[in-house]
Amino acid sequence: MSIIVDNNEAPKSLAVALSPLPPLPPVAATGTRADSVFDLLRASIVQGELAPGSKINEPQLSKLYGISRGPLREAIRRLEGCKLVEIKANVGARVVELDIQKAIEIYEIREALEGLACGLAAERATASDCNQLRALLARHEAQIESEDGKRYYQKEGDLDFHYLIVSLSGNTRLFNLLCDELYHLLRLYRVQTSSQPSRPAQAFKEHHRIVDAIEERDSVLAELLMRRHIASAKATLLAQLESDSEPGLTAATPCIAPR
Amino acid sequence: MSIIVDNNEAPKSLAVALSPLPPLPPVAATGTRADSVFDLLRASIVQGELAPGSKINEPQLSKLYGISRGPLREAIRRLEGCKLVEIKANVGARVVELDIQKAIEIYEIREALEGLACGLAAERATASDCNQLRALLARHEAQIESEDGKRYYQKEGDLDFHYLIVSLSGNTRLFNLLCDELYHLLRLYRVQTSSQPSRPAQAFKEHHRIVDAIEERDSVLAELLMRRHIASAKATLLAQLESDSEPGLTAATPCIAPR
DNA sequence: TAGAATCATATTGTAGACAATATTGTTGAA
DNA sequence: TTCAACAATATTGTCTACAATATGATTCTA
Repeated sequence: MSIIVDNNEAPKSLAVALSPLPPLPPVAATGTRADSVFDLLRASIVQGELAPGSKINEPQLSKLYGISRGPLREAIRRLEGCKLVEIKANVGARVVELDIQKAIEIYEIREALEGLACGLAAERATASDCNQLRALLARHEAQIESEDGKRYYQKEGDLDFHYLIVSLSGNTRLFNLLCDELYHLLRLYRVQTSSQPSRPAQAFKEHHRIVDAIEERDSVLAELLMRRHIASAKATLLAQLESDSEPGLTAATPCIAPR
Repeated sequence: MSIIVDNNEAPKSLAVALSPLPPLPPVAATGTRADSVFDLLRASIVQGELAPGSKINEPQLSKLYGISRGPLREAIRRLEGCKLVEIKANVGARVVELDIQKAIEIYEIREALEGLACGLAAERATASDCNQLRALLARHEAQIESEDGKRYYQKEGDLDFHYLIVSLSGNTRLFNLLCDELYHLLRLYRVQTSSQPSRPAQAFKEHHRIVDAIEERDSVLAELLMRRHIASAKATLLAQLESDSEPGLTAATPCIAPR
């Protein structure tokens, strides 16, 4: 009841969801060159190798990857669909620029969609699914205690948790929307605001309460808790973005609020 | 506060939102051939000229549109991003097949996202925005009374109403997600279940209550009412799909309920 | 006759070359 | 010195041709 696969992308995303360590999948050895280059380019963007705002130079990249511009352009079109690049006619593609406004929009959407996913998961999760959730949380707890400084993995673990919940929703389209599009954008924000605090202890408590609600089949509560959880994450990210984006203004600076 | 434009697609979508009559936009005379053919292909699919499940034959279409396969393939990649076609490597693209399961998934997502949009609209809509909403409803009422049989336009009008609400949310990404992707898929369902009843009177009442909530800045109520409104539409569509998909079973047939 | 293997055909995937547009640098005049 | 017009360059958009794969028909064998 938990895992549904209907298109050729879902399997690799699901693999990511369940294996915590590799941050990005090596993925399909099969498939077309356009598909492979899409994966490589997406990884480059999400990991920050291709900086936000930087130009996508077709001749340069086609040489780098050893393919012609045809399949490369198809890959770029797919990236456009994921909102990772923006294409202007006769000018070309650029890696998407992240700003606070976009972060707000993304998190508003994420809150609604993951709230939905969590509510559905509460309606549909089996006992075995719940055990899987608990096991995942236990692994994270062990990780947090052992390597306290390594927040990065904890954060990847956090995404694992969300992957699993979304897959338990049973809604394949929702899974694809979140895991194939939105989460990659979130990774991009994480790279930009390097090594954020990520409030692991608080998040961990929230995760457990969410699983409680799912176990109790309380879909309304599960949705509510997940929405709050995302809202907290949003607040954390926004605080970080605002402090980063105004490096000249210290906290003591008396300034008129923007807008 | 209501209308935000940041990419090159938003303007035409917004134009559709505000001018009720043309069902699909003629769109960009400018732009690349790939963009133009994307619009044409999407229109063909959404209007049912390219039947669900039918094959996308590249040589054939490139002749039809008078372009080479390069830009055509880019257009097909964009359609894949909109979930209007499904591509298999070395096999090609097919127009997406609609079924009840997919309808359920889409409407679950739509309910969450339009609920979000409506709540945000309630927080952000100005008095002038509300007047616009009332004016739109008045036009629809006139249409319903004058040409009672022409449900099709009423239904397009219904989409107009939703377009406007979503644009009032102020969330550009949400607007694009709904108007550039989900609504086109909904049109496809409408074509499949030809001339559905569409309960215009009931929907009209619900629209007015939604606007009431927005005017009163009651975002919680606005979200709730919109979610219910979508849920009703979902139920109507599902009933239709189920009766269509089981032509051998009449209403009198005693059958075990699905699932 | 049924099934499997093989071959012919069609379609997709890719590469390379050319045309159209934008960008950059330079020159000239105010 | 600054701005505008122009030319040179680079990049994008497009087309044609070819290679690789899948599809379908045909033939051969049991």
